[in-house]
Amino acid sequence: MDAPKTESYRADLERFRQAVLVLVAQIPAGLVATYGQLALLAGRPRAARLVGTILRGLSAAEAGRLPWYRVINAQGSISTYKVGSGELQRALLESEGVRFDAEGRCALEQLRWEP
DNA sequence: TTGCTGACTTGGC
DNA sequence: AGCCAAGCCAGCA
Repeated sequence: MDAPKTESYRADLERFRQAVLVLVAQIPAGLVATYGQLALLAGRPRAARLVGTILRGLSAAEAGRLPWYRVINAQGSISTYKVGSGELQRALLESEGVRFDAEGRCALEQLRWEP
């Protein structure tokens, strides 16, 4: 077949990115969502990693106006320690009332945002 | 182009 | 609980 990186391919990817950002913007303070959940809501059930990639690439302006820190992994813990913002993310969530146990996990069952 | 990496998830030991 | 392997889909060297 033809090369994969076509115009429609990139346009599709951009739409997905925008959809994810819109969803993140809708997460209420004090609640959280998982990467896989956002991927599903944005129309790509298997694109959890892509959601992480998108959030990692947020511009400073976007990071400043979006509650990116309300997005965590399916285990209820923070996945950003590898990139250095883990402490910040946890502090921001705790300031909204999200509590973490000794293993660094929160009560995902109770705190999960459901649109 | 190929191959490896990753802000993921799930399932098996 | 913790670790490992697979599946996954883009980005990047």
